[in-house]
Amino acid sequence: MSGTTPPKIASSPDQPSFECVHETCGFKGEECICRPMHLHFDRAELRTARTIELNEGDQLAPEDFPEPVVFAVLTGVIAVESHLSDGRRSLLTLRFPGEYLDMNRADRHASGEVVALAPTSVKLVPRNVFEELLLRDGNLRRIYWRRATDIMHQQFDHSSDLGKKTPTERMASFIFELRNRMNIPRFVEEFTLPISRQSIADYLGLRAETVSRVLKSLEKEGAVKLIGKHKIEVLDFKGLRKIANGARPRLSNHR
Amino acid sequence: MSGTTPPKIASSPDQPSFECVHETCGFKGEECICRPMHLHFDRAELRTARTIELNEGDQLAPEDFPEPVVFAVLTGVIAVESHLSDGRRSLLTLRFPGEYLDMNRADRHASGEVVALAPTSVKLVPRNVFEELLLRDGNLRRIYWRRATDIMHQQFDHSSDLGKKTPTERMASFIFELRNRMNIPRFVEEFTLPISRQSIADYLGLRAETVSRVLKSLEKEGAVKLIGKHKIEVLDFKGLRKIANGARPRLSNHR
DNA sequence: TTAGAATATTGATTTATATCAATGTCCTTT
DNA sequence: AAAGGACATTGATATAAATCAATATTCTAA
Repeated sequence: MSGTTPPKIASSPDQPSFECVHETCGFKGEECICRPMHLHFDRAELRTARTIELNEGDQLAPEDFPEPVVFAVLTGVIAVESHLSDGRRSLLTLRFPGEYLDMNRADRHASGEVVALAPTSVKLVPRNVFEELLLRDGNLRRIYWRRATDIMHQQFDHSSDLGKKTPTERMASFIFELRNRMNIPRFVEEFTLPISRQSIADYLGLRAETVSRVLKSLEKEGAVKLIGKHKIEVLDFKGLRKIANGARPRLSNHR
Repeated sequence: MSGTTPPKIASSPDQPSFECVHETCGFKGEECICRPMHLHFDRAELRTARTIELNEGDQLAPEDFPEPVVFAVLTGVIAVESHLSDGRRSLLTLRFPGEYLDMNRADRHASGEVVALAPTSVKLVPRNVFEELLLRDGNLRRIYWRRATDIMHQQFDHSSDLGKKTPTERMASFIFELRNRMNIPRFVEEFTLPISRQSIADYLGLRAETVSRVLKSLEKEGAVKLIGKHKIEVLDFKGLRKIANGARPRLSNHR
């Protein structure tokens, strides 16, 4: 009882604190589909898991995954980035905390590099170790398979954004995508834009200038409010949703 | 020995004829990663599999998959199609013979409808039945998991096409994508464009007119030769590859 | 074989966004 | 607190692809 540092009461390692923000999941704790993937990595069978810290802009070194791996993002943001021969950059997919990413070995069959878009820590497990575990753990298997198809559908949605949506519609979609994937509860209007304008542009197939203009135009029509450069507040959910689903407002040059 | 109908010598049902066109797979027959997925469906455990025939333009009825399913494409072409509120159409992903598609139940979480872009037959298995089988068959599991990550990488590549490539570059990429996925051997220059200009456009995020013009421009520079409307021959693989990887030839209005 | 419809091509014009350029704001570091 | 650099915004202009419109080709069915 003496001394200045109180004893740290670690939450039970087998049951790290996690509360799902949804009401429709139907499962709790370890069985919830929403449980951050890295918590599933905290178990004896995966003791070989490595944690890697990255600064903004760092790319994961090929020697970090000479074999296929599964990443879990603990904090920050991860992207798969590709460059065309003349330097054009695309962000092919994003991963936020609690999400995972399957990657083949860095030197083969890879469509891009894994980079951090913010200070980030990831936990990394060889795929064959993870697959072994999946075979033995039916709960984890159910979660992983369900999330795998969800991710694919997410990718489909993103293709729809890129293929046929106007810049404004893409931005509106992206705001909802961010809120969903970062688990912002519906009643919380304000949240953080976790990546730069340039990265948003490279993810949405636009130029940074266009992202600026589109955000401003959404603000003008009262759909959102920009707070500094990294915070945004959704003022009109319904309106923004309509735009995201294709209410075709294009940018206009005259006034 | 009498009678007019000779006994049919069915090829062994466990070992339907299939020869991989690649030389680097390292596995043969049932173990080859390239083995058409529907052949894996021909086994006792999957006797509940349904085969469905679709005409061009048909969409798979929701009652065909009230529960999550895995499709295998036998012949034809399948797409996941989405429409924005004002009618803009996107083809989010394509599936060719031998490929499979995971879909959640038609009425939930789905980003689009499953439609046939040509006369098509698919074989369909409930996901839980398929997953059961995966648990028991290590070979199929290896193949399925590997193909799942390949498909994801394919989706990534497609995002790169849509996000940052010019129409000409997209078309060049698409030609290679087609050839790979339809298993056209490298020494075969001519092959069939299995879907309409409009569908190509909706897959590549372009207009049908643009697809026409881009094809013509590729023909002019000698990269390909169009034979009728549904055949195309690749004359300059290296040049076309360079374009696909970002050698930025844009369409030009003058001349 | 021809008629008609569907699909594809070609042409003219418009326009949304890229591009180029300058300015402004924020954030870090000293 | 000020300086410097990175990031973001704003403005002016050019242009590639969309759009609109017409024609041509291919396919289907009578």
